[in-house]
Amino acid sequence: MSLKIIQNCCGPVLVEPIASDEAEELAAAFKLLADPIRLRILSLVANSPGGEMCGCELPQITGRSQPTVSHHLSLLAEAGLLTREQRGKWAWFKVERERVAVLRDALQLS
Amino acid sequence: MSLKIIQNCCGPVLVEPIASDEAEELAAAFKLLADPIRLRILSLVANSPGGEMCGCELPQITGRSQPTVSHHLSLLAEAGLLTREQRGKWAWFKVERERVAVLRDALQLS
DNA sequence: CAGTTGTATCGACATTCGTCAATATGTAGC
DNA sequence: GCTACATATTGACGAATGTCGATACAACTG
Repeated sequence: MSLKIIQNCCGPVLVEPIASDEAEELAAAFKLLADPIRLRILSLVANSPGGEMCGCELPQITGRSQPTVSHHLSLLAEAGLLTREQRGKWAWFKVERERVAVLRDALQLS
Repeated sequence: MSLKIIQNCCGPVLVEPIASDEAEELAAAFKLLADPIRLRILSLVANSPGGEMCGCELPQITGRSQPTVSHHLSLLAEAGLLTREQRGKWAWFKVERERVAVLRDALQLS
């Protein structure tokens, strides 16, 4: 799964024809949403009090090992869907809603 | 990649917490958008005159073999993102925009 | 300092995915 | 029937992905 920050690169797919390289970028972005654990992480963080969540809670909630959770968090943060803030030994995450909106807008209808 | 019709199953992920089984369904749906060829197919079909396209054009346009294109078309049709209509020996496809809207709405912000 | 705890990285593994060549199926016209 | 062409299916392959155990790093505490 490769990374790259999600930019405001792609118009609405169903309204204008998408170019090959734009399709590559968009597909890589949707690939991040194509995993149930990553979707749950996004949802859990977005719905946490203050809109942020400590990474330390996620292994237990998701039922995945700490390395697995760390891996998913890294992917989401690399893509800019999450922001990461270190507080002491804890890492806190927020959802970067504008980035999610880029993907939503790509699915806009005519 | 498993199939299943995309239903109106999942609320806005960033507004309400998503359950584990809902996350599985949504992730499977986004997996369909996580491939550049499938994204281009959706875009090409949606932007064709009359909103429909003959499958016979797609191997040349996408640069993939006929079996590969057929495979992707089957996945998109199984999920209900495309509808297929047989006309003589040609298969014509349309984008089922309501189904795409389900995915778009899942990314709705607060 | 040592000990504890949260996080990141590494290595390995099974599974899934996209792809094509070969082949089969279907549909039309002769 | 036979031929031609569009499409579907099969089988196989390499590559990518999600996962965890082991380990290393980082930040606080005593």
